[in-house]
Amino acid sequence: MPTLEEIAKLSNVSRSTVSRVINNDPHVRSTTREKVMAVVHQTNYRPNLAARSLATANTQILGLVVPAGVGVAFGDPFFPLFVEGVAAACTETDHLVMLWLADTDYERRMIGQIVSNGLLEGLIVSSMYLPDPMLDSIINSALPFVLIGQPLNRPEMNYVEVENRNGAREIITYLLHLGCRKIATITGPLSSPPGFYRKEGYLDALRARSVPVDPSLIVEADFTEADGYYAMQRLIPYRPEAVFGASDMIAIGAMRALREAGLRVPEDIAVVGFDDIPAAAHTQPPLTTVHQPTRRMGKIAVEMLIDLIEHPGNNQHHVVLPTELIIRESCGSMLD
Amino acid sequence: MPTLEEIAKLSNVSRSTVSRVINNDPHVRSTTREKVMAVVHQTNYRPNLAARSLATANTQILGLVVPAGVGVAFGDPFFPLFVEGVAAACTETDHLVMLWLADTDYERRMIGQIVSNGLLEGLIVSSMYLPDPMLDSIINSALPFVLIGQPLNRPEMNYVEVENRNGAREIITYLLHLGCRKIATITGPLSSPPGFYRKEGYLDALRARSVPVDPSLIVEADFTEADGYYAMQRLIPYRPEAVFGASDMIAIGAMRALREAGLRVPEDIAVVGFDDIPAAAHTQPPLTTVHQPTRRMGKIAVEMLIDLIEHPGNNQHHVVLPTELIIRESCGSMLD
DNA sequence: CTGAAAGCGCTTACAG
DNA sequence: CTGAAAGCGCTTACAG
Repeated sequence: MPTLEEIAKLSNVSRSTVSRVINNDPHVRSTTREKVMAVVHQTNYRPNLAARSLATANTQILGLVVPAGVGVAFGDPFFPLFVEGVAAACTETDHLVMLWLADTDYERRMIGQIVSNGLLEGLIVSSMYLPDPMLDSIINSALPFVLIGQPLNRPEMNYVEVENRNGAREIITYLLHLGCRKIATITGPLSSPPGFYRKEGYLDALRARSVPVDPSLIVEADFTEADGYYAMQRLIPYRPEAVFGASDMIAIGAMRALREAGLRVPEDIAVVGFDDIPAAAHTQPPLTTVHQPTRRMGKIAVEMLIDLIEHPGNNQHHVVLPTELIIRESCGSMLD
Repeated sequence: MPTLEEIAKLSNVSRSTVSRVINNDPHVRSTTREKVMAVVHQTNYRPNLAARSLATANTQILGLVVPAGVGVAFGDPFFPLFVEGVAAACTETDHLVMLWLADTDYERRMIGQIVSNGLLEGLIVSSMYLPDPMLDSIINSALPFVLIGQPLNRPEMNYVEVENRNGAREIITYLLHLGCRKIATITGPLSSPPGFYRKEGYLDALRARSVPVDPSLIVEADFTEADGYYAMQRLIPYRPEAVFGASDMIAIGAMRALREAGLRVPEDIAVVGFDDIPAAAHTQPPLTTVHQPTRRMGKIAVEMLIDLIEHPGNNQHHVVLPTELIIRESCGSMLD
């Protein structure tokens, strides 16, 4: 690998001039620039990032911290889609991304790697299942960072989120519009932001139409197929006309319980979900759900972080991305 | 952020000594070591990685290049599992990982970022769908690298792979053992290593038992649900007793085609897959398949790469990981 | 066991 | 428009 010094020698100019050419400094005579660039190309010269970082205190490296196990969940492509968004935005903006999958086994060591890592200019952190000590270390590190998912008890952070509440409200309103009244919901963990806010959206919709809220139609679960299955079994005796799973995986589990109980979807009961994972289009019948722009969240997170790095004053960025109601066959249409 | 210099001043020793303490050089008096460590802890000192890299030409940073879209496929968790393996192994060995999702939109820019990135000590590259020019650039970069998936026409590379051929042979042998004779297969793309070798394993098993190979029972497809579906429709008229989908997604598509045709699995026809994605356990009936240790591939790739970096001579590493036959209900049991 | 000094490859005022 | 020089924060022979 040639160095600046060598390029300088080969092109009969100083290191300073080569540096200016490399960095597109306008104060270089164009003939000089061409002469240098010729050598640069011919030698396939690439500046050494470590040296540049040291000199400028500017690395263009962003860290990405995601809990391990996320997206490994059956059928849930959150992780790959989100990472795709982040990676594409970084490539586009000439940033580099360094990745950690937060794993409790390695928590301490990882925190050290992240926080002590002099190379990072900022951090994108998935807030779900993020251990609190880890978040605290990150806050203490004084690195700019943005959270994915609104943290429930720390409103002062910068985050990008999806319209959980509003998306849920919309899909329930749609069910009401179809004529359903007795609408059950299998919520996610109410300690998690999506669990909490999707339930709030459900309540919002019922209240807006003055439909009484029946606590026996609300059961809390994990965002898994298995939990959806068991929760639905508990719900069946109450004979709901429709059930809203707070995630597609929950809804898929619910459908399995209904199938086993001999109930038909959507004839006997409507089922809807949230997330719009690819599997949702392939259930029997295909699942009506709420689409969330996962890849876009990654892109926005990068943009927000870069802004934060470049303008350290601008805190409290909150971007909440809209969802989209995806109507398929699992909710039937009681209108016709 | 304090620097070495400051720690030296605060502990009344030279920079050299602080550096030795930080790097666990044994030639330091223990009282000196303790004195310095006290200051290090108290100031929360972290060495600047860029400076260290520049001085040592050693960064402990590994690059990971995966095609975009991989693992975003419905239900296929290859990407998250594999990345988990890589990330965990890196945290464990105190390496850092820099990620790129190869995307043809950004190919040129990305190659530059990767190859010119003076920080990287080596590269893990998923060979599937990797554009050839990208691979060539990587080879030219002279960076040590390991491929995930055996490249079809470049046997001289270092790679970690799964026993595609043997896994396929085993599952077909099992079907033969159950009494099936007329076994069809929906292969993956034969230009891809898994497509090619899984078909070879199918042929191996038939030949080993002297079962004639019937070309009309072999159809090529993409590794997708949709392709499995259409391929199965073409196969149905030949009335196979069993069908081997070269991926679980293919098998799932095949099952859908059979269901629509009114054929029962496994009573009328056995169906088996390959990969053991989480969805395979949830199909109706659950799918017999071949498990591949995806997470472990990530771990092994890291170990191989580190070895390559530390011992530049050792080339032509080939690790082929064993698969495991997972017997579920989709192949029935014609023995009882 | 410890320190002074050179060096890693870049950038950037400062002069001219 | 260009160059000489200092400096970024570390490591590592070389002396002692």
